[in-house]
Amino acid sequence: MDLLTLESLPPQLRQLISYRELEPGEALFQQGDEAIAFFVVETGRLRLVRYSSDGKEVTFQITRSGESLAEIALFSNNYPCAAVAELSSRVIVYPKQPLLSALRNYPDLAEDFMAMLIGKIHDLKVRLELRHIRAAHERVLRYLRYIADPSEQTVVTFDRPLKDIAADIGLTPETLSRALARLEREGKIRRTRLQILLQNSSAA
Amino acid sequence: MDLLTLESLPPQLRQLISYRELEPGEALFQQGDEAIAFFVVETGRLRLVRYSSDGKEVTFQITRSGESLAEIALFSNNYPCAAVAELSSRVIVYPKQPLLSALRNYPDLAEDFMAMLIGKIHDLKVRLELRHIRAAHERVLRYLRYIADPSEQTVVTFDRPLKDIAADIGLTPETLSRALARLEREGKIRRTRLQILLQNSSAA
DNA sequence: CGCATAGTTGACTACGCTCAACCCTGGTGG
DNA sequence: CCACCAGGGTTGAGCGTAGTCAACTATGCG
Repeated sequence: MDLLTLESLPPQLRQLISYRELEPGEALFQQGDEAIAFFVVETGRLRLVRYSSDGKEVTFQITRSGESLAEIALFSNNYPCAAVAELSSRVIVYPKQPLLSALRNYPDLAEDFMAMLIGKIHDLKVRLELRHIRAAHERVLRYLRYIADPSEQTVVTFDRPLKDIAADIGLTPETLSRALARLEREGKIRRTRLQILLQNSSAA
Repeated sequence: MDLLTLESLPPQLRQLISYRELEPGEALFQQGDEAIAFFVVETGRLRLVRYSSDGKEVTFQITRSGESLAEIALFSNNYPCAAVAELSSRVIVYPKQPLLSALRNYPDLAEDFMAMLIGKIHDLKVRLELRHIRAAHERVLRYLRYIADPSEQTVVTFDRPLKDIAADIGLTPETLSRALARLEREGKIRRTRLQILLQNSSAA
């Protein structure tokens, strides 16, 4: 959903981008490193972690394929967190200065970029809104409706383990499992192997 | 932090912006309204609420003076939520189409705008990260350190009721109160009337 | 001098987390 | 072809902690 569409990428910039392959556990950059590029994950998954003053590490964000990371690098001198590959990953590297000037010179690119940023803001807001719902089963139901909504479908198909979904919405796998079971008991959803069918969900 | 600096606003656009005064409780726009403008709160405070299919209302975001709202309007046809003034407020209205063309034509403006969006993303990420901390007192401590950090200060002064702070970080006022009391008992903070002093917080 | 609102404290409840056991599936190798 | 194994998923029992409801205090304002 927050893909940087490369269609509008001007040829000059296209020559400047490069790729980087990462092994699991390998770092793309460290907290405090000079910010020299902006990235988009092509395949794999990266974890952004922040080391706080007391040395504890906090996961800032998980970035999956198609998503961007370190946008802040464009207007900041250093990375505020470290990025580490969780799986073998391949990321597209957009060098900071060339990207900035491309954004200045190619309004189409800038517009796509802004649209992407705004989509990301919306997505973050939705995820934050989700966290306000205490009851696990209601949170899950709203989440399901949210991801079903754009597609106008009432069927949700997961492409990753439920435990990942659980982490995404701030629940443990056990609680998610119980919530889904409860929703099914209450007739709100129906489950087949990998899919979830929303019932009577007069979607907004 | 996510102010749209108006310095770079070209004269043509400057003529097109207007202002709107809102009484407490008055709506700036309703959910589903055609998206015709993007806004910045000059004074006051607005609440963005979303009405879900089951009629329950969910606060999407609180927008305070200096902050922008409804960026999504620029690339979307309708507002996904309603905006209601909590206090007497004055908002700057940037009509959508003129702003879009200004962003295309004035790279400085576009750059400022992008920087603002990226700052907003960062802020949202931080707030989401906060929610992952279960223990109330630890969440509060991290929150305090976060808002103290930029100013290099170890003193935090609140300009709004604690109950608002509590809602912001996803706690009830009672729990926040207890968390602050506990932090004080443990010597992590010191409280005066309106200020909180962080102790030994070797700030990052 | 009340009144409204914010903040604090207490008692109780509820629900999500933790730990643990168990089931089920898919893959591997004998 | 079956035995085994690993991982995800489910289910159960118990605990901890944030929410809820309520009472009380403090503050600011008419």
